[in-house]
Amino acid sequence: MARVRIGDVAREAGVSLGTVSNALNHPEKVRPETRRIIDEAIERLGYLPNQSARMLAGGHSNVLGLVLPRLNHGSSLQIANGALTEARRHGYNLIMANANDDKALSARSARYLMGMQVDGILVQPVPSLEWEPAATHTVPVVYLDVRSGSPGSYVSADNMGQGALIARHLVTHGTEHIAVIGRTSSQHMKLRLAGIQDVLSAHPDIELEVLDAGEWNVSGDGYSLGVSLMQRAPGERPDAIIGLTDVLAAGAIGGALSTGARVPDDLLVAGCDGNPLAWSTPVALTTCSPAGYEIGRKGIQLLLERIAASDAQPRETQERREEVVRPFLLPRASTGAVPTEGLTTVENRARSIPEFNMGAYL
Amino acid sequence: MARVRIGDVAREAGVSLGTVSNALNHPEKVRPETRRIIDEAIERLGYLPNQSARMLAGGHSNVLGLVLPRLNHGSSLQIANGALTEARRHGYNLIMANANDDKALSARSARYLMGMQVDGILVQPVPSLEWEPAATHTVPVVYLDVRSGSPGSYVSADNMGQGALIARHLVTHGTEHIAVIGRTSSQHMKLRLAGIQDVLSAHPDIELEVLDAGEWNVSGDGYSLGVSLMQRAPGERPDAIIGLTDVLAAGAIGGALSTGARVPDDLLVAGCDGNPLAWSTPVALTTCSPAGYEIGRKGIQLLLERIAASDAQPRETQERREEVVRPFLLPRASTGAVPTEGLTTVENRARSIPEFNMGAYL
DNA sequence: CTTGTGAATTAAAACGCTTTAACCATATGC
DNA sequence: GCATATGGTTAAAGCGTTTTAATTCACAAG
Repeated sequence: MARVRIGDVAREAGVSLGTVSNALNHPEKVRPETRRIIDEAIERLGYLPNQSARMLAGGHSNVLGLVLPRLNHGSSLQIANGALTEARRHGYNLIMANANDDKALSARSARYLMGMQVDGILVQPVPSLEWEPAATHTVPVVYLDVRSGSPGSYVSADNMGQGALIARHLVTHGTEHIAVIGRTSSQHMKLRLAGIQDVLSAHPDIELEVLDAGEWNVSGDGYSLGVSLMQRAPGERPDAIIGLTDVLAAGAIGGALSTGARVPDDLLVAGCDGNPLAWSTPVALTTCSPAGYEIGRKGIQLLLERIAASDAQPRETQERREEVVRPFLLPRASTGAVPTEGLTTVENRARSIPEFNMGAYL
Repeated sequence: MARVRIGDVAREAGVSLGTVSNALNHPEKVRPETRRIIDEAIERLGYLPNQSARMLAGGHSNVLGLVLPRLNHGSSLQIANGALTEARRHGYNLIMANANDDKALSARSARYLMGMQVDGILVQPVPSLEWEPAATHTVPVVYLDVRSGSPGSYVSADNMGQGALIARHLVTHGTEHIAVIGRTSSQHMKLRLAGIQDVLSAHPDIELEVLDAGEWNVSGDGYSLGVSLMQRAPGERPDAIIGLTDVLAAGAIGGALSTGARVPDDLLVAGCDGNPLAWSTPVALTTCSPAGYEIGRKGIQLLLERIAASDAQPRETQERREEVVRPFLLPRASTGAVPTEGLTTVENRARSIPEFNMGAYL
């Protein structure tokens, strides 16, 4: 089946090849009448433009690349969704590459995308301590969800801010003893904890203890910790638990409930970074706005700005930009926020988060 | 910054352009000595091949496309990982497009990828009743995770088999009253249920009831159902719950425990399609092997076969192939399977599922 | 000293499109 | 009416590769 080329369309429509190309790329340059004839010819022949040829000839692709470290890393999913939505809004296609937690593969993917003539690249780096030597980029690159120190422009969540937000929220609820649970070896978590500590340093009367939750951050660990914390002697028992991760917090709620403790009456529980996976807790979980979606959105915006700017001036002279996504609190039942009556819990939760659809799980 | 072209490399290495191309694509055709010189020149100049030009000239790309309906649809994540891994194993790159549950976008993405000269496409269709009119494909296409009736070759899970497997497992444990919970409006779920009913039709003495879990399949719904089922009068109470989804089953465990029921002593609980997200239940959940990863793997294999075959004979004459991924049981504590002693629960679970790493959640 | 052979290299022809500049009507201004 | 715009259209020149056919070269055989 010989593939239909632009020349075939031109012949079918009785115009020249260039006119067809114009109809496709600069519709305003061709008379509506002619355009109609061409459209019909395209339809009749089932013409499919060869993107490779377009990119080669045009020097640009209208495609943006997104390199993720792994599909199931915390925010990657939400980043992907935010980026996709925003890219489409601007008429760009988005193609994704998954580095499978392999640093070399991540770099190779980015290089490959550049070779593919994408107009710009978003990279969520593989978690690691050192940055790879800043490769020479032939297209604008923006890094996502990184701690500061990236070699280029980046968009990042305000992890410290998240911690502080939650801590302040609990403080206003009169807590006297907070237990923080989470894998504190991770950078993100360290920052969240720092935010908490920062706020509590102004409240020396409030007791703060930190429990490491093991390597996996699965809710089973949260569950165990919830149980053991609630089984302590009354005086030793915390009256609030912060999960550095929503999944841990969700587990902790389950664990606490199983000991007969009541949430939020006996125990306040809050999470971080509003993971839609954790919505389905017995008691709706107070948390912070999930940053992923917004990081993806802002990443695309920043990238597009840089692409536009590159056309004007050489990329080298552009300043490095840093964007931080500000968190906001999502107070829910687990810290005694008043549930909206007349709504199911799911509906209730849905109202709190714009990108609710992120959470529907099969 | 003018981009380095293959001609620049040739000049730097003191050979002709064609030789550089050969060194890149048919290394065996160029003397090792020359190859070394060329490699050095490439290194020195930081040459990055223009993939668009390669695809255009070569007519193929060494890239496979994957179109997903949505990143967070049940098995999509695992499909993506399975496909990626298998594609890399065969030296292919994989680029993904996300259709965001939009049928038109899904079709457009597939067309776009074809225009991009990918060598083949894997499509997990947007859930919907009718198939889009079979578009003319310029490259081999394989559909994934579909109910039968697809217009082309496909790889699918054996949802009925999963249901049957779980049902048989419970039957051998002497259950007398099974409650099935899940959103039975979904095709996948219908099939799983059918498998269960099929097995139980041979056991008229076992009571079977089906409870619809609402639209969202979140574990909160499982929790509520778990509570209400266990709060029934002793005679009315089921002694086993099957969640058509692992997440529901996980919720049900929590709900049941909260009423004081013991799992698995008073109640057996099992899920379906081993969702790693549900690993973190208080009691390890019995379930079936997750099909997603395997579907992705087999999909790539089938696709590669078809690509190889297309080179030999025209695609039209090829037969339509159907592959089904067979499920196997993952018996764990929630149905009284003996836990492996000396291992943490996480380790224990890890051993049961090859693609364990799928489940590590930040 | 031819001639033949095979390996290594090169020159040149696609690949399918975008874009530039030239072209041609037809409408506009004086 | 003649020059001047103006909107549409076209011919032709790339874009950076791969690939095919031609060329060169070294060496062995006759």
